[in-house]
Amino acid sequence: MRQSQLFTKTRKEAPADEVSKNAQLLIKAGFIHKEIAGVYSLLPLGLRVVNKIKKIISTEMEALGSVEIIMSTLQNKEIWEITDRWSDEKVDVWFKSALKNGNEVGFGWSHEEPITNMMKFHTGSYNELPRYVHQFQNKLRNEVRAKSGIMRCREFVMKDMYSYSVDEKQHMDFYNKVTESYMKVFNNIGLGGITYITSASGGLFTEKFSHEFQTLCEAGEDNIYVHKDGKLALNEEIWNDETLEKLAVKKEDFEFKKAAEVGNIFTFGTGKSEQLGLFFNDSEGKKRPVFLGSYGIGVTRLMGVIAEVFADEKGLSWPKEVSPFAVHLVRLGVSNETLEFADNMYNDLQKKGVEVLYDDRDLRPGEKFADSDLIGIPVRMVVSDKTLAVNKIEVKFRNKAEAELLDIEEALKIL
RNA sequence: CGGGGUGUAGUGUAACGGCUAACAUUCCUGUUUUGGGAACAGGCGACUCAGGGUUCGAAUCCCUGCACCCCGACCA
Repeated sequence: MRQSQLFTKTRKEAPADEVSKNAQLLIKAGFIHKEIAGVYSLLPLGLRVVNKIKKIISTEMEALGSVEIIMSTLQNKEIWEITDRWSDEKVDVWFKSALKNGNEVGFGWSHEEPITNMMKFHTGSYNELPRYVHQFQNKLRNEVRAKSGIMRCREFVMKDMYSYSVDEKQHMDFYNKVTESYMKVFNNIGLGGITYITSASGGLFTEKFSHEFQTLCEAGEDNIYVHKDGKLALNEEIWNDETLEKLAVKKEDFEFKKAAEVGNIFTFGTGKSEQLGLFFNDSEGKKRPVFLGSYGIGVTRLMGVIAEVFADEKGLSWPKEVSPFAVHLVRLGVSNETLEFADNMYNDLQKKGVEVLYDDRDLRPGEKFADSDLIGIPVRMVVSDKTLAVNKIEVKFRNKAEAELLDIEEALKIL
């Protein structure tokens, strides 16, 4: 993409009404636009990051045998009444509205009920199980207080997957596989090493237990205790002697950390199936309830966490896996030769399928460098009268201080 | 939902109850510039969140509402 076509503008100053680092930077760099408190639009750069994250997640979900769908945002009240989760006393994040005829509808804050209800029409036999489905959806939650920029929003993108198994054993096999897949996802997203699988208490309606995936992050809302072996972490909410005893671990081997919950997985059991009537016939023709699991990843929250974790005083710094572009091609100087060279390079890169943001704007170098640092694409390549004179390209990595002059061939090899 | 704070050009800030609401930046014009947010000159852009009140006079004081931020509670 030519930067001259990018309608978003970078700002020198952070908006006064944002305190969180992630929102300040993402707004300054033109990745998101705030609509109302806790509601942000995704601008071209932000959308590209979100799409990168989605792609990485999709790949792993598909490897698990899950298929993608999109459930509706407007939801049927009756389904939620069956499981007693329609009332505002039971679920306090509902956005609700009404049809012209007066019938109430809900805006999806979760899709557990509708998707499980939908599965009734497609599941009848043990031969048809297990089934795994996932979606990327805008979830709407009427949070009493949105906070921390895009970390705690009223509207946000979430990947949610649901598993439908014949029994607990089949479920647990999958649950464990998801755990591995999730770790792979966070590794592939660039958050490996600082993301822990964390034991936490089940939610109000879970029969069994849950695991959270927590990324160390000062802006996070969760407090966790990380074991020194790095493999075990406990959420503060279950941090007590009983838990430690059960796990046979010592208190002093843990370290307290602030973290952001980027994913969670739940074992639901058969309760919801029984309520909603999701049954199957087993090999003996007996009717049995389907065993459920639910698996979420906060997609837009991940963007916020990544922004927070890797940013420096100059701006954002994306891991290459989720960067909006692979390379930022910056043209300096005004000579026709340089212009032609940069244009050609841009076209070549595009032809090769390299995702390139081409700063073809006629601005002074300082401004271009500042923008480049702020946007945070991991590789910057500068083409100027100076580099052209020695037939080289200047390459600078966003997370390194020094730039280097490389032959054109060498530079292209990096990509 | 309890508590606190803030609302002034697109953005960031200023202005004692008193002149045409100022400065910087963005944006537009021109000239000169071109390796770390350039210089000069000129210009556009604000009924000071909304409504009411006090006052000779309100961005400024008071009331109500709304919006936004923060702390707490909540958080599948």
